[in-house]
Amino acid sequence: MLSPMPSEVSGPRDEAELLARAHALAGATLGELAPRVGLIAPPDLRRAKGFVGQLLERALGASAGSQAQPDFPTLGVELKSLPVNARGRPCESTFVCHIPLTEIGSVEWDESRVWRKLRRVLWVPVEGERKIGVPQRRVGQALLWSPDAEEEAALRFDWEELAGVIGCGDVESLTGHLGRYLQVRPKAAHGRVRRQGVDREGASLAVLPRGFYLRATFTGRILARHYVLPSRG
DNA sequence: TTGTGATCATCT
DNA sequence: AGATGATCACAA
Repeated sequence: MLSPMPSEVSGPRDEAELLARAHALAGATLGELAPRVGLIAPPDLRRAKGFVGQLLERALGASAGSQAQPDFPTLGVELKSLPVNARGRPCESTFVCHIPLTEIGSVEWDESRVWRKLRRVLWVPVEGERKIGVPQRRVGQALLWSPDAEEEAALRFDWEELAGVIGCGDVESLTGHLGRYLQVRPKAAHGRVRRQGVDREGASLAVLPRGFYLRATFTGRILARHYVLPSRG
């Protein structure tokens, strides 16, 4: 028999195994992990923005590909890497999913893409400051998380407001300013990309694709609640 | 082409 | 400095 390729890792059977695998990565650098899964750590992320996420997917045995499903379909768990600074605070917002512009007005929160993705997430903090070379960046302790009642209510409130604006045909008036924890921002290869949307009269029109993102204030609160983080000063 | 993985780069 | 809008790579 052929031995498995280094990049092939069978998926975890349950949450406990997934969490154990994730904890085993804590403290390792990206430069150490990359060759284990058949990757090479780039000098910077300008041309490899998804590198850290891809590396963790492989290292943890997530299903490859770009399907609109959780990374661990049988477990219903979504994997998210989270770039953090020296104080353990997120450096960036977190992309959640594309927005189905022509449908979202008729979707309920409970069946929304946002809720399906965020109901169970494995957060993996990774050093994200640009002054640290990518190969030298270390993986932190993973957190298997579900939103508590307060967090879910807040996300649902934002989602319903944002989905409502889109459903009314006002997607082009939306900016990243709206939404306390969840926001809508462009999500495209470049600014000339267009996809089908709906205007205020219900007619079809071509608009810049959008995605839902979690603000860093939200993910920062999650980390702060579950970890002891260094304080400033 | 669309959705996945995100960070970059600029403006306030 | 922090946040918004713009952008990059890859898979199916």
